[in-house]
Amino acid sequence: MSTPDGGEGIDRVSVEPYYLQLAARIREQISTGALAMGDRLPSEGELAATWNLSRATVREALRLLEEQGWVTRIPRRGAFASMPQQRGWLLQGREGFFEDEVEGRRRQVTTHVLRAEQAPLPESAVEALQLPPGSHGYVLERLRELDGKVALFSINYLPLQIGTLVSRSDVPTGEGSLNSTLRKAGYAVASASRTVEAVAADGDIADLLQVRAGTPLLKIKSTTWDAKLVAFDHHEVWVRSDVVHVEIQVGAPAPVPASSHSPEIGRIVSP
Amino acid sequence: MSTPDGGEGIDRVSVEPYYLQLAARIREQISTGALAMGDRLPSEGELAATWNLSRATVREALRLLEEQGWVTRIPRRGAFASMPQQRGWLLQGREGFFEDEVEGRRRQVTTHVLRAEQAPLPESAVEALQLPPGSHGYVLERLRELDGKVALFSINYLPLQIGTLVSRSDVPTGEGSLNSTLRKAGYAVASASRTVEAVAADGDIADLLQVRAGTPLLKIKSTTWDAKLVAFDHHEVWVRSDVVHVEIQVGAPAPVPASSHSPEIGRIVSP
DNA sequence: GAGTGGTCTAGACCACCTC
DNA sequence: AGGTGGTCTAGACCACTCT
Repeated sequence: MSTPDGGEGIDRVSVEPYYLQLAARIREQISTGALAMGDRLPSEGELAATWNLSRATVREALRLLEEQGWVTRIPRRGAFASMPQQRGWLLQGREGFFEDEVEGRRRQVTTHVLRAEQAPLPESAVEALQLPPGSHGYVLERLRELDGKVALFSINYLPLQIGTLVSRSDVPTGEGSLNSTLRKAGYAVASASRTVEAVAADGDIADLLQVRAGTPLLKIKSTTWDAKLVAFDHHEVWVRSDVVHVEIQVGAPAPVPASSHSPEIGRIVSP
Repeated sequence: MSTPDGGEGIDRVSVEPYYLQLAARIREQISTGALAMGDRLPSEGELAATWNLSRATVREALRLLEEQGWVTRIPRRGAFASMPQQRGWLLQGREGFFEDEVEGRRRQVTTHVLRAEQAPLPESAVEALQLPPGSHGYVLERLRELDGKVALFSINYLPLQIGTLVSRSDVPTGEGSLNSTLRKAGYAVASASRTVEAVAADGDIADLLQVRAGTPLLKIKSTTWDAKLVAFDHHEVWVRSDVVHVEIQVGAPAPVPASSHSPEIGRIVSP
């Protein structure tokens, strides 16, 4: 049958839900430019007719695309193609951000591992990881530099069995990425919750980050869950926001007018 | 008819959509403790039967509650009452501070409008909004309280034409939500970019926020684009993170199964 | 095996926006 | 005035989870 992209229609025997198939088609049209940025998509009714789906299914697809930032929906006006997804994307970042930092831009991340051992977990970590009180776990303390400047100090608390995995990797040497190590072991970030506070650097942290005590720092606490909703990482990070720019994206990656100023915008911070 | 909360059923003549009514009922049951944290809600089918609604409508309500953090939905297992009180301002949400805190949770946001007028824009705003140098715009300065505690100070810079719209709304009185006013006017948030820093409160801001000079504050800068990638808002916010919990969610809303003794869900871990 | 949510259909009515 | 999305109904089938 004839379809807007000249391809086949919805694959009726595939296990892939129709709404996902439709979303993929639309995504494709946006990323290839067939639908230019800002273009209005066909109405829900038209889409339903074109692809031979019910409107509810079309709406499910649009809802997904909106959530992923491919499309903006305005009540009673329609859905509009948004920014084509760029390479960096997912600033909500399921990926390790320092990996991104290193691979994407030419920036150098140096890691000093200050501690990497099995130990009793603090109460906050036990609670976040939903372990029995008094549980032991694996504790990883790292000081990290960005382009030679001290950038942040982090403490990860991991469940024992995961810690064991990590201890046998190249993470403790400071060379490996915790995030990618975990991912390879099957612990993909399904969801995470992070809180951000502004705190004054206390003595120890101030020393580590080479700032005067009392200097404002960003403190980020994060808990990460896998697809089964099992928490597998809890960490706290103290960030010098004068060194690392922390950014949050809503919707599709924002347009960056290639204008002159502030060259570096680091993304965010992660394990 | 008899309902779980002993009240009336869905008001069939109200303009309020059924799914919003249902969501309000469930929210109420959670906040009053009728549904304790971690309790499983009735199944979609049961809810539909109980309230005499179709399942699609029930799902719409559950979707909303999940989005607002009142409920965690787990595929094929059900919806569970969550603990929204502990959640904070979702920095990557499309909702504004006011909507986010007020709708849903029972929190009181008070707004003092300190300034609302047409004025020349600072260079940073002109650049962010991509206006000609020296442009005028609409400047909105607000001090906001959360449950009676001074929470944040914000300055919005809006293009003139949008400012005119806003000036005629109830935003300058401190009663309206800027975010929803803009949305109703067709300026939906397609994408936004926000940076977060930790800064020391300087004299003026410290006074406004009732903290000592030098106190660490979160400073958030944000630019918002519509579907056509035209920037329509630029603002800066100084936040007392001891008053407002600032949170970032990655992926689906995070789970919050109750206490540690919960019937361990799939604590199985992949190899 | 029973229960649950995921997915899907084929309608419908209405308020609101655009033309 | 006509088009659009918001809302709603009353079904259906299926894969997965729980017990």
